[in-house]
Amino acid sequence: MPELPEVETTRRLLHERLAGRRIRAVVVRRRDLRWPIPRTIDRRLPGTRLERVERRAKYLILRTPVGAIISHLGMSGRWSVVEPEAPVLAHDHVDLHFAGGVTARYHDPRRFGALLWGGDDPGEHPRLVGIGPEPWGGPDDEAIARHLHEMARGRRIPLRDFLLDGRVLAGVGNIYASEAAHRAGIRPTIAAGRISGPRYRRLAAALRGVLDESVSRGGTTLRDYASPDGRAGEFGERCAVYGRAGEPCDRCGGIIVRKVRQARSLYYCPSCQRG
DNA sequence: CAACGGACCTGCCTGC
DNA sequence: TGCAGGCAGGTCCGTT
Repeated sequence: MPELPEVETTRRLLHERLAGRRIRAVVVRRRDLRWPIPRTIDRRLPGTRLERVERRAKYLILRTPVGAIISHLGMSGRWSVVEPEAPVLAHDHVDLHFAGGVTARYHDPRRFGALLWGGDDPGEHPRLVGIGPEPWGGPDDEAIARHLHEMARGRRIPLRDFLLDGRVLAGVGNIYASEAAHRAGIRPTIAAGRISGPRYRRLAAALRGVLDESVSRGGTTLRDYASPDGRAGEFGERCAVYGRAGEPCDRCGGIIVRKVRQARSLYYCPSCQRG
């Protein structure tokens, strides 16, 4: 469900609404997410203050003076800002109640998401160590392109799968891997190691471009994404290939195809994405 | 080391 | 209406 733009949209909203507020209480209704929610979170946070909300890849980092929460949304996770008395629905697993009558609520039907304890140096948490550079809001296109070209040397992994590898790039998901490959005119099934430097340059610009447009619109909606203020994202209407199998390509009129690799759909236009 | 398949879990949509 | 099957935006882990 959430890709980098959705996580970034969530980060902004949580930061704007909650940074600087004191945490009154932490309520954990269900602890068994992807990993159990550590009790350190409910033990140590009450009484402290949320300083700021940051993002690394698709992880949200909620910093406080006593340590950070690291949160991942998995496939179906969502943070929303609600009134403390808002009725608790199924899958509302965690509430962070803040002074001033606002509550951050974590909801996650599939429970692939996570709340982890990041301590004083969340960047050193095992889940964050080794993540690649940020394709949006990080190094410039040229540096990303060189990095990709370098990492791809000798590798036969299909481009789509290469882009999804978090050690290669931070936070690129299935939608944007397909979208960026289309924008760059590269077939997502070809071996990463066979793509030239100039084409990686185009790909880096394409990635930044699609992510940038999506972030500026508040994220993608395919089915159920909602940002913390309850608005749906708007990028879904603008996907060029993702979810559009059988439809004509806007750029060349070719018919978009869907393939399945690693049990995950991949979309491209066979006529304008060659090689 | 690289590549791949399976695992985690629930909900929603389609077709019979 | 009910039910089975396929599908979903993400990662991690074990096996070849």
